[in-house]
Amino acid sequence: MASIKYSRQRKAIKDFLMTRKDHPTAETVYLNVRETYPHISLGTVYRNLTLLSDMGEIQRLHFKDGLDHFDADIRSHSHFLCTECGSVLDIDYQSDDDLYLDERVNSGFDGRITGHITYFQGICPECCKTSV
Amino acid sequence: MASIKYSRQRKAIKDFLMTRKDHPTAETVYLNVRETYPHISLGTVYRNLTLLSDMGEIQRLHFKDGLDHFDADIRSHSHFLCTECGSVLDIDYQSDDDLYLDERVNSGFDGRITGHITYFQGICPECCKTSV
DNA sequence: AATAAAACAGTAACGATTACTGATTTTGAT
DNA sequence: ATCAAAATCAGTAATCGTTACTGTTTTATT
Repeated sequence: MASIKYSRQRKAIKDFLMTRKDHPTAETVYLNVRETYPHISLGTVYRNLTLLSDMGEIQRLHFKDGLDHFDADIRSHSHFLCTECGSVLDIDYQSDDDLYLDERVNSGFDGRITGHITYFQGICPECCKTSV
Repeated sequence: MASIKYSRQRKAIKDFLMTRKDHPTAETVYLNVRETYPHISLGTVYRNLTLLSDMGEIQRLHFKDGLDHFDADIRSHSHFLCTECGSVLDIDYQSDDDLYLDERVNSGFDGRITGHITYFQGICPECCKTSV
């Protein structure tokens, strides 16, 4: 049996991610976990983020900023990127359109479609307020 | 007036992109344009790809491989990424779902949604054939 | 043709991520 | 609880895509 040893550091990384809804980058994870484990290495953060996402415990996301973002919420959901402040928000919309989108699109496609992800962009609620 | 001088190199880059439907990376553009302009610099390729996309003449895309891909087709359309071979294909599906998606999702969202892009993934037609 | 601005080639620098190394921690069995 | 093997760690060096810099060449205009 492949024995995966769950270190304190890995747990701290996962725990931190679960407290955040804004999909932090590896750098942000590092800076925050370091408050609990001052000696944690940036390499450890990267390795564990990769490990956790390979195991399916977290999601790795790619935004336009070119950085990898991480999300402890592994349910399928969409994301919104604010073009003003760069913040990322979850978009939870339930619709049949989305549920059956893969099948519908697959009917006109020779390959096999197994999933999709939709990225929205615009101005976030916060920025809408400030920029009157 | 901002006088933009259209160099042979920039034209070659745009022309090459227009012949391709598979959204090449900067590296691929470089290797191909170099066959016509053996002394072209990789920096020139990057600078012009950025310039062209800033001018709206081409599209810059971000895929899961972490690389930037470029597309001379600036119409709004979706993309498909093959998880097997990594190739990228266009997905042209016209539907009211997609047309009015922004408005529908915006109705349950405090900010302003100005657009979205959907990435599909799965097995491409080619890989479906070979991996019987 | 002469000129100034823009673009170039070549190279160095940058930043995010990954790989390496020897020390430490975790796990499961004694 | 103790111990050894395997996994993980901290720290650092290396990698790789991309951007910035510098001095030269091309472009468009007079």
